[in-house]
Amino acid sequence: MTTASTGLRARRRQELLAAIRTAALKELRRTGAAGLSLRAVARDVGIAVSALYRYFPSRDELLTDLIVAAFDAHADAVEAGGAHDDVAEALRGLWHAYRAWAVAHPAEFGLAYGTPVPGYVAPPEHTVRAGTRIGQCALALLARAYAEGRLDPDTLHRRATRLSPGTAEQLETWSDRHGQPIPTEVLAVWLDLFVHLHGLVSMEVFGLLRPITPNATPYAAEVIDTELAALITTRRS
Amino acid sequence: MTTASTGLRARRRQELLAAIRTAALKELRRTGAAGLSLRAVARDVGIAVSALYRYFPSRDELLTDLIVAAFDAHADAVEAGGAHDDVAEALRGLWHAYRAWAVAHPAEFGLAYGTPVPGYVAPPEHTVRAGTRIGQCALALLARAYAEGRLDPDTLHRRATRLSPGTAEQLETWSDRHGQPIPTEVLAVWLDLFVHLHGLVSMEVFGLLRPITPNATPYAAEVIDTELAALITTRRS
DNA sequence: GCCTGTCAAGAACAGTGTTCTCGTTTGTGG
DNA sequence: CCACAAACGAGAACACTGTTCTTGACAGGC
Repeated sequence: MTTASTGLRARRRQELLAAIRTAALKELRRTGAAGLSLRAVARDVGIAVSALYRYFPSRDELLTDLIVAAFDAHADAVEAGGAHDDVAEALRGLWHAYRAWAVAHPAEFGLAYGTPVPGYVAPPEHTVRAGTRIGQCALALLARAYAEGRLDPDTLHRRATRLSPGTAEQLETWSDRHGQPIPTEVLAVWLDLFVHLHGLVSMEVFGLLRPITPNATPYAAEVIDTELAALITTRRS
Repeated sequence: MTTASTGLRARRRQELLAAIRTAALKELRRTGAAGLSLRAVARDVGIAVSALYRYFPSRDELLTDLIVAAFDAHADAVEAGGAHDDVAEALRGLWHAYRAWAVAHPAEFGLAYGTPVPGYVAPPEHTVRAGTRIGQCALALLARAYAEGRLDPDTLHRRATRLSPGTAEQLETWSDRHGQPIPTEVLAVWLDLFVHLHGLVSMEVFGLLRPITPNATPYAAEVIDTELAALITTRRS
């Protein structure tokens, strides 16, 4: 027998699956998640609607597939942007890549990070793995910066002062499950940074900044750099 | 003649319009914006689908109406929360009210601030007016705090240092159109605060914090208070 | 070689937004 | 007071959607 992965049947299947995914992505960009039509996807691929059901059991599963792909593409871009020897530069690159990918792929970003659908929560098997990649990458860099003694002690101390026991406990249980042991105030600072910068990016991509800042590029760059400059000493003493 | 606003016809119209709005809101909470069905709304109200079109020219216009209502309800709650003699307390109340309303009305919050629909942008006539109410309210409080000399000078100075000309220009044109004249660094600090806290709230409501912080309440309160404490002196000298 | 399981296509069903037409009801001017 | 006109709600119809079922055709293992 020809192996299952190289048989004529298997190859055609892979090709069609890829064609469906790209067509679905094109439709997503055009009409948004709510307007994504299986029939339009089938038309674009050149097959019947019912044939789609040999590849995805339902429209929701197709959307889940697109969500996972979006998370992974975003994480790939962010990890690539965070590849730098100097920790400060790595964090700068990471967050600029975070924003750049979101601005370049607004539909995918909105699908992954936007308004949740009441009835449907994407099954966590793949989504949380892909969704936490970015957080873990950023946390690893912050841990490295801490190990190198480059996190501003004042900021850490101020944050530790304001840390509530409820938050500390939840941060630690998450850290125990996903990462190396780190002082809780570093975790808190990490989450603060994440929330601020994700808020920045999502407001820009969702158009909430447009009435105030029609061109948000300089403001976004400024916020990222300011936030990191306040947290990390730019060169080691 | 009976006046147009008190006639039997006009009164019935107002009643039915209100019934439609509440039914649409109920449906929105149940199925989300994407799944909002005119037929379900009509069934709930007890009229035929086609009768809906005497009140809203299309489904999109109904959604726009809900968006405007959401913005206004949110702004009402926020303004009520920001009513306090002491500026620091007023800002605390404002932002806690901002979050509390969002957590209590996730569907409306998601509709107003969530993923935009590619094809459709809500017509700005009513939406921007309602959407900017909160920003103006927060800015007015910050201006008052500045006038009372209660904004931390170090924070302002640090922010002024990092202010890019592009951002400064856009902030000033917005300020010229919508508010009283204010130093640009105060505007920048205002926007920073807005972005950070809106990011916090939207991440919580959209479930993005759930993997890290299953119960985000203590963290959210902590971030709001920390952010404000760093910006405003708690009691006048 | 046949036989089984995989595959694509088409028809069909229930649901959707939207439009049109039809009597009925309400308000108003003569 | 009565007639005319506008507003109104109901129902049928159209094009579209996701999903399921049935019908043939074709690749792959014995």
